[in-house]
Amino acid sequence: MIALVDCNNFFCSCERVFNPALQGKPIVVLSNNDGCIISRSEEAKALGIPMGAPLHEQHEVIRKHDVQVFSSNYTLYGDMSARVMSILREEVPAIEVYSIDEAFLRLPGNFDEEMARTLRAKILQWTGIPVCIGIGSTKLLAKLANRHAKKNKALTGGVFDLPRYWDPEGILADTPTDGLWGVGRNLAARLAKMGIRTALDFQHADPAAIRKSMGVVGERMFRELNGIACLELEEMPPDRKGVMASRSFGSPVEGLEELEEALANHVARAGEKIRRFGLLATGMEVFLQTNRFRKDQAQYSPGIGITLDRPTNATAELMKTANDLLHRIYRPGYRYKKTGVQLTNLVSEEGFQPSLFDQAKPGRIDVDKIVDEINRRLGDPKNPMITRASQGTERAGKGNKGWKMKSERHSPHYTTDWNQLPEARVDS
DNA sequence: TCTGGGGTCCTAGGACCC
DNA sequence: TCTGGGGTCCTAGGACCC
Repeated sequence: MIALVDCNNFFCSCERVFNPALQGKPIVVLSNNDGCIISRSEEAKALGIPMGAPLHEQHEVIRKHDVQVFSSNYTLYGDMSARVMSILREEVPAIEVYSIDEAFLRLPGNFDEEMARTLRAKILQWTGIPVCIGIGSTKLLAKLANRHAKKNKALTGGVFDLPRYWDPEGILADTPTDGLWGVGRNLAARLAKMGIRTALDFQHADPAAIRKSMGVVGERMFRELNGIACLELEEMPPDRKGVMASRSFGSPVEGLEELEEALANHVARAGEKIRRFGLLATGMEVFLQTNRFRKDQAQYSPGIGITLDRPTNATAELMKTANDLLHRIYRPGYRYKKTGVQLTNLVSEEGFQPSLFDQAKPGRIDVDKIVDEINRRLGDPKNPMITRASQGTERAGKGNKGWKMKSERHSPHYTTDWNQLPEARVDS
């Protein structure tokens, strides 16, 4: 069994922990730049303030009902999140931190609804954050159970155990397809065309038809919905693939210099981030965007991506490249609303040993150096275990631009990463 | 006039290889 | 007018999530 623990109105709840006077009052938290409402307390939801609403559209309601408005404070939220997660970690054998306010738990066999309620109370008592817990046999069903727990909080008390409920099909029938994890507006529309409107319809649909119209994603959901687990619990967060930094301008920008300045800022932030993770970027993308909401104005949203000359996380180097890219896509005469940079194809800094492939002639690696290293590792230089090796030729396939780590995988016997030299192979 | 900022995965199609 | 059959890799774009 899997449980999904989800913090209620997380950002608002965090603000309340540090200001209890806000209890029972309508509050909202804003996106970066204070543009949109991204978290609402129950009271704010009751006032009809929609998720993601532009702040300027809600001024009326906010004034009228004295809604308290907060800029977001991610440092605070990150800290509160860590507290919640550490409690969860001590309660169950395995947890996957899915987002800042959600975690999947692998439940021990004896875990029942009562224990879930106890856990919920504990989190509330220790952190001040209310959560909902949904239990299901797969991640998708746990999500669905959680949704039900949250939607019917008065009835469920914030905990819902789908498999042990007397009428699970009734719950599925009450869940529209776009309430399913992974089904958004577009897929819901596609499903509706096939006559599939609820989770129950989906569960009983023809898998071949699902596969045809929604690909493997749809088929996975179909199986998960039928209790066949396709989505593993990911205890270790996978390596980050890219890091982006972007911002909207308060008012549109036309000049190159202002864009350069903004971009330099973004590059600095992105660079900082990858250094913190111990990563190097091997690629970069820079983009510009005009105001997409202004249909009356000329639109131009260019982007350009390149492979870097060498992996780096040095700000100066990144900035030079970013600036170069900016100049390539910049056109005067537009009112730019947003710009950003993405550092792509990140590789680990630690153990990143470019020397062999980079120093050696293209298509060739330095076997002597490998032999030396092996003998050094084996510990007796006077009596080397290995004196020679047959020359290995790296297949210099297309796309091998010197630094692309991928192509090295073709030749595992001659890996350049000492830590990955297989010991058994050394002996032979 | 204002209307976020991050991410991931999948697919189709083109370039290129043998 | 006909003009193969396999692959791989990369990119753009779409869809989704929080």
